[in-house]
Formats: sequence, structure tokens, C-alpha cells
Amino acid sequence: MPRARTTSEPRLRGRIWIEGPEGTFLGYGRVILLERIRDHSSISAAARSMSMSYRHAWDLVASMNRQSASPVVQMSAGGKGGGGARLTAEGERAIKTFWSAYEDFQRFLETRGKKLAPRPARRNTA
Amino acid sequence: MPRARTTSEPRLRGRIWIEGPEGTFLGYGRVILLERIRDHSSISAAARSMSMSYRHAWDLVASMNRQSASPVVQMSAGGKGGGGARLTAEGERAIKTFWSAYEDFQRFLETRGKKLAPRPARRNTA
DNA sequence: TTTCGTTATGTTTTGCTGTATATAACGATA
DNA sequence: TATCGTTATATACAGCAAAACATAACGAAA
Repeated sequence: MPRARTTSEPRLRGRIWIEGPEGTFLGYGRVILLERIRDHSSISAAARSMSMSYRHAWDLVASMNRQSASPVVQMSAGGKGGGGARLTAEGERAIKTFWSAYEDFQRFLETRGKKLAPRPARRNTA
Repeated sequence: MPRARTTSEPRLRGRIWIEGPEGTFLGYGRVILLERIRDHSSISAAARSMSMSYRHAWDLVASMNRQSASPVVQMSAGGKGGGGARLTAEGERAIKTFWSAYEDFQRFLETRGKKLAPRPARRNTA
């Protein structure tokens, strides 16, 4: 018995990201992380809030900092509360820059998706 | 010693694909595969030509066929030459549909990428 | 009926990405 | 100086997607 054929209106989807010399510099997940860091003033708290391992979050921040002209997150270890992290002005700009492009992209997907050639109605084979 | 900071003009990049009920229906790799199948009249030859495992290629074709109103590739096992595969008219249309959206997307990336806020020249800290 | 290269399909292995775990360094404050 | 929760970093583990490997089914033609 042949596998069932399941069709539906095809939908155009996609992703965008901003590349730096190491590969990805800013993407959807990284920007969410930056926002959480801004809100929690802590990489570990930000990671916890989105069920991401601290290790992974730290690596992402390090990658972004390396590829940015000036750091997007400023960290400090030790001291009151054990330390913390702070989103820099450059980080704020990075967030704005990405969301702006992201919104334009969503609009592109929406409008271009409507132009996908619709399949013709199935001809009667009887 | 801190890690080297390596910056460069940020570049906007991305991917698009057409989704069906199972997830991806058509993407860049799948379309290349369809073109190779058309050119070689064989799934295995197409897979070889792009260093893809036959198993993987077959799975992709099966996925596309399941999600299309009518199959994009017609296969036959046995017979002269062992059998083969043939791109259908629906498959031809799928290729055209994807490349058309893909080209528009590349244009979007190009034009929108230019609008990425350029970083200000580094201020002299001396 | 044997041969041939393909389609068809199951099983095993590999490689990558992120998670989990552990430990040291840090530094303001009590 | 002892404490505390964070940053910093190494190493081991897990999950998943693709690759690799193995084999059966197929059917035209010799």
C-alpha cells in the first residue's frame, strides 16, 4: 500500500541572520538571548529563563563580542551578587538592527508567499 | 590575553524554503537534487553526482512526492539499465517556482543588507 | 534463467550541536 | 578572611541528522 499523500497550501518560510567573519554574528536566537541578558543583567539568569545551558549562552555571547566592533555585552565576575552582565549601547543597537531587518523579511515572506504558483485543481481521472 | 576581535562589514544572509504538511517540501538542496535527477534520469546517479548518499536522496524524493499534489519524480525499478527516475511536469514546475522565489529573496537580501546600520568609525581613544 | 544497475528498505556508524557536570577564578561585602 | 552567586573554562555525555553499509526486490534483455 502506497504512502498517503498529504498536501496543503504550500507556505513560504525562511530565516535570516547577519554574518560576521566567524559565521553567524546575529540571528533570532542570539537576539532573544541579548534581550534576556538586558532584562536579567546576568548571562546565567538569562540562560535559565530560556532553558539554555549557561555554557552555550556564554559561547554565543563570546562569539558576538568577538565579531562586534565593540562588545555587545559587558561581563564582570565576582563582587556583589557574584558579578553580572550588562547590555551595552552597541548591544542595544544590534537588537534594533536585527529586528528591523527581521520585520522587513517577514513582510517579504508574507507578500512573496502569496505569489507561489497555486497547484491546478486535480483533473477528474474517471 | 583576550581573544582577537575580528570584525568586517556585516552581511545579511538567509535561507528560504517552501513548507508542506510534513515540514520542508522544497528547499535549495532539494531543488538541486531534482535538477540532477532530471539530468541523469536516475536517483542514484544524481546522488553520486552531488556526493549525497542514495538513501538520503531517496528519502528526500519520497518526502517531496508525498507532499506534492502529484509526484515530482516518477521511479521505476528493474528493467533496462536497472530502472531509473524521471522528472515529471509537476517537478519541472516545482523547480521553476522555487528558483523564482529564491531570486526575489536574493534581491531582498542584497538591497536590505545595504541598509544595515553601518558601525560608526572607531573614535580615537588616545 | 542469468545478468545488471537501479529502486527500495533496514541497520549501523559517524559527526555535530547542545546539554550536563565539575571546578576554578573573581571581587564586593559582611 | 569567609561567603556568595556569578563568570570562565574544561571535559564528558546525549540526541539527532546524515552517511555508510548491507540486502532484497525489480524487470528488461541476453
